[in-house]
Amino acid sequence: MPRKTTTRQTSDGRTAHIMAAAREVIAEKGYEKTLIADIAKRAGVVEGTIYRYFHNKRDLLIKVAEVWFSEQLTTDSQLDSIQGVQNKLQYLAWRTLSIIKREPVLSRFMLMELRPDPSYRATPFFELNRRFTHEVMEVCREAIASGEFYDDISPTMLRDMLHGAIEHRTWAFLRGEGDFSVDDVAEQIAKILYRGMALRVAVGDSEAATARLEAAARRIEAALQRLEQPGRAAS
Amino acid sequence: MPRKTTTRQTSDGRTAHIMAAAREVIAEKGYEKTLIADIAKRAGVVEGTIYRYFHNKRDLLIKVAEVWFSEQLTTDSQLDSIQGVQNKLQYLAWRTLSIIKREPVLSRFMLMELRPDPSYRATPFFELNRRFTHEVMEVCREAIASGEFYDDISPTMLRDMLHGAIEHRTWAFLRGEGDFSVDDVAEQIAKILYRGMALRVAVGDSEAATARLEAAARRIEAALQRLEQPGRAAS
DNA sequence: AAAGTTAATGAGGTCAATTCATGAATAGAC
DNA sequence: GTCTATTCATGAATTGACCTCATTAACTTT
Repeated sequence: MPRKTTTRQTSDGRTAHIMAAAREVIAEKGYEKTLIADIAKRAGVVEGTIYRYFHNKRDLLIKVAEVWFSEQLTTDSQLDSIQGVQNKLQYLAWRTLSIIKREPVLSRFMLMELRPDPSYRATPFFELNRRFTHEVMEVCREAIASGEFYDDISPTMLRDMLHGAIEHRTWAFLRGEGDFSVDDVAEQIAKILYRGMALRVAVGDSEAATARLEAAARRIEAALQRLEQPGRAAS
Repeated sequence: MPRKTTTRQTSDGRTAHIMAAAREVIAEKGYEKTLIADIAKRAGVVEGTIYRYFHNKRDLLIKVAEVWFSEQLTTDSQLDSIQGVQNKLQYLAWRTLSIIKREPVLSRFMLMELRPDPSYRATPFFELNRRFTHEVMEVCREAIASGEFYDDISPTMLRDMLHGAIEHRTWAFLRGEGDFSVDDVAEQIAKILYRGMALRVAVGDSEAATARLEAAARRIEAALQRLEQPGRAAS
């Protein structure tokens, strides 16, 4: 029974080769439906070969996702160049939302397979994610220290609100049902968190208040005009 | 080869019997590690019997979880008896947190197995959950209509923030790692959401007048919006 | 070129879900 | 009471996926 002849490769080369094949299959079928048999076929090797390089299926998937995920983090954080606490929060929300929008398959695996796992803290994702969520906490911590924020809510809670809101908001999208606007969601989350945490600007605010009143007046007048002239378009 | 003799049961009786056994096994081992073989042994039937009453393993687990989950919702909502928007939000957060605390195994299955599934919307959970999340939205919608809340954030977003924050906050607990205080988390979430949405009540003399004007403008705009969109029920 | 080393194979093992032909218990008709 | 039809329950067999391992083939070293 003749054996199929193959060219032998170095350990690193074969590893990368298999991971590339795995990534293609995952991107096509999603994590749940990815089979070792499919990956082996795509890589042009036999199933057993994969187990020379990866401890088990889960190990392979995690390693693939790790590379994939860290690619998303290559862009250096522009956080320092952004002025204002609300803008910083908005940027951080925007960045996470962008990744979810760009890589739904990966995000889904991350959120539903990796994070619930009891050994999550041992995966590289825990650390990668920690870097992300820590930035939110840092921004909040500084705002509290400077007196811009109340000090009765912990930065941990604020981190959970920001990222929790993002996840809850994007579940339908990750199931392949709906869509969402990265910009709008980021703006709304940052706005509500900021307003909820910022000490009221007590004095010297009358100019801003006047501006808000004038804007409100224009909106009211516009609305009244629409009411008086039927055949309206929804605003 | 003599067959084991068994007493035959009615369809409903056997169904309930198997589900009770399944629930016991699940409670002991968690969803991931629950085997059909274990359930069959516990129920005193053979594996094949289970497939007479349930289409497949997933179907059985879902049906068990459905009963389990709806038991959590039997207590009538005390929402109407609670005064104040912030207190209402706090109560709704508290109620969800209580369920997670009381039923971590169930919650985990719900959050990590059911919800990510593409067919989630077809499960009874979607509807059950909808009832829950709708209450948050209703509270917010009323607060916006009455002028107590800003109208620049959608009730949908507020719902996502409240429930998203809860989930993010309780992941570690669901993994069996940490713990959390139902009361504290509920209080903090409600506080930040309320402060983030409530129109400011200024304190100074001339500023008090401005604040009242602004609040009045908001109420007018909200009223106009209701006039323009007669589809919504005004309450 | 012989011996040693390690990559790759592919046939099988395992484990859990699922199916199905067969047998047994009950209900209804006479 | 017996006979027959129907439905319930069985457990052996199948499937499908992950994973193991003895064997073979390709390189490397001496």
